[in-house]
Amino acid sequence: MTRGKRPAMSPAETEILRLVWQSQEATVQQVFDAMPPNRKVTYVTVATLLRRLEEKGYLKHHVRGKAFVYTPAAKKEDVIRRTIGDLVERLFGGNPVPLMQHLAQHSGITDEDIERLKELTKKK
Amino acid sequence: MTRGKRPAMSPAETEILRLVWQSQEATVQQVFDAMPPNRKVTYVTVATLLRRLEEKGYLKHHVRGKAFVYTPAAKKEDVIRRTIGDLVERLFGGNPVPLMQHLAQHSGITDEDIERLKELTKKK
DNA sequence: GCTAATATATGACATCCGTCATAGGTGTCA
DNA sequence: TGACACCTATGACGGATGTCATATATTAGC
Repeated sequence: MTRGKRPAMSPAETEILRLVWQSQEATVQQVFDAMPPNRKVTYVTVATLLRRLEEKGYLKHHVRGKAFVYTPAAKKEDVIRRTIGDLVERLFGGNPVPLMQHLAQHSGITDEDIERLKELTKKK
Repeated sequence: MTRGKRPAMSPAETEILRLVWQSQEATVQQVFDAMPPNRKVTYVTVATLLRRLEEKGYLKHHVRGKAFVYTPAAKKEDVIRRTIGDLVERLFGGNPVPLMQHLAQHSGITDEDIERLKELTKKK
């Protein structure tokens, strides 16, 4: 299942895909409405991005009423793993530790967050 | 100093920039030699990427002998922050915690790594 | 059945990306 | 000083990206 070789998604596409994930499913209109207000794109642009995401295998759609309803066609987990893996590869040569360090220092990550993280690695 | 508005770097450029960072400074030849063996690009392609990185403000160069020596023109720290910030924005809507979780579960992050991370946030 | 409203499809366009062949400059050394 | 080896510059090319105007289809009421 869930294809192994999907063309990489572009930054703009990534943003759109996230919004679909967020709602489990969404029409063009819903994604358009969910866009951050500072992000100025037209309805048509959103529709194009959704269509391209479907062409690339990240989404599928069915028709409801007169609208397309888009739903994920790939495991979110897999897509995220690939995306982050690519970044770590290019930016840190494959070593994830510097990324962790960066997050620990520059993001609003709290001590409790990290404590919880420790649980996660334990479970693994 | 260190410009605030640099055009985003592409994936291929990111990879090259990392190699320059790694050596503090590097000629085209050195970067070319440092490329992973599985990555098949020509010397000329590497040169083009370095030139574009300079045009975008990430690198500068001076001449030594008959070769260009490229050095960073922007703070690595800033570039990394921006790159990761962009990714977190697009993929997680700005919340870094899911990224941490992902790393904790799917990368070779060890318990000790996380312990060390805790020190870091403390220091902060 | 028409029409207004609402959707998607088409396709266009300027840029950017990844990649390289080839032209042109320059230092080296016999 | 001339030929060679080694560099960078130029520019080209197909394909991806971001963005949208406009054309076309469908639906819901009147």
